[in-house]
Amino acid sequence: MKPSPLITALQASGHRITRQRRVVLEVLEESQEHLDAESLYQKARQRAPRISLATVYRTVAVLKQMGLIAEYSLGEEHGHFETVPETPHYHFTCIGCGQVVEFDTPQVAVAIQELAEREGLEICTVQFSLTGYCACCRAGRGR
Amino acid sequence: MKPSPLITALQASGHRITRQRRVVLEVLEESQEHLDAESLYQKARQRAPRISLATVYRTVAVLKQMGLIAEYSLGEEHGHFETVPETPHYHFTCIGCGQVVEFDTPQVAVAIQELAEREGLEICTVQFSLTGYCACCRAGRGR
DNA sequence: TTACCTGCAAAGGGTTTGCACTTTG
DNA sequence: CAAAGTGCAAACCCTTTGCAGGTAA
Repeated sequence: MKPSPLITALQASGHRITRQRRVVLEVLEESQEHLDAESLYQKARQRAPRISLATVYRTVAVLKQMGLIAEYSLGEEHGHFETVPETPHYHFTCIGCGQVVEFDTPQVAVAIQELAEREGLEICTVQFSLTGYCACCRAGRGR
Repeated sequence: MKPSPLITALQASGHRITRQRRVVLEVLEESQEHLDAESLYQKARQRAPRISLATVYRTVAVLKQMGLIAEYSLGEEHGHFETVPETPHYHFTCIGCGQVVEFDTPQVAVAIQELAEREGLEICTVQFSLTGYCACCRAGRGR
């Protein structure tokens, strides 16, 4: 059983490794999608049937606080989670078909950097997401 | 009684002008801050004591849909409203003292524009907000 | 007059919490 | 064994909604 990076980090920071946490971390690491608490819970309970939604929330809270995962509010909805990527990126959610497009704009990172320096700010979180219609949906038909 | 731009727009779009709506619009127009529903409600009830929170929500929903005001989720919190500014701008919220700093970064607008063209997207909403510590709070003391 | 709007209170959804029990280290 | 973590259900917060009565046009 290879120790995943998240597990290792959790452990190193003095948190106990429980079956439930292990499962939540596995789901997060394996998933390429942006999961909300409910989906995370559904996927997790396939491996740990007695896990509760509360535990999922408590686990993501710990991970978020440690900076291991990020929470996004895609579109106008409730929170979605994702393991922190090497390259920061942002999200576009299509109102028509619901697909999420990830994109990276170095310019944004630069802009943030400059702003921070100019105003003397220390930036902790960046929330940047777009909504609208993707090329397919603009063309007049769903997906 | 000069007709405010918001009132005029509301009226023009076929909505009735009620005392409650007039008051909510006035508060929004006079305020330079980013008000959440509750503050809006508190300020509105000083002029229309019997107004309800539900009416405030219904009013901002109409205005939002018409594009007259914008809703932001500053930091991680609940929604805040602001009349739509001529110049688009974004927000930085200080975790230490709670102050909100508005800033404009043309680069961001440009980045969005380029992204939209490259991917064929039609952008409807842009959510861009930062949190962190302002210069004062970084210095070690509140505000 | 009659849609549209309102206040009220109850419902709704996502998230958090209190508590007794379980488990990790 | 003590402290940290869990499940459950109830509580919470913000927002929306159903309905009966009010009001702008």
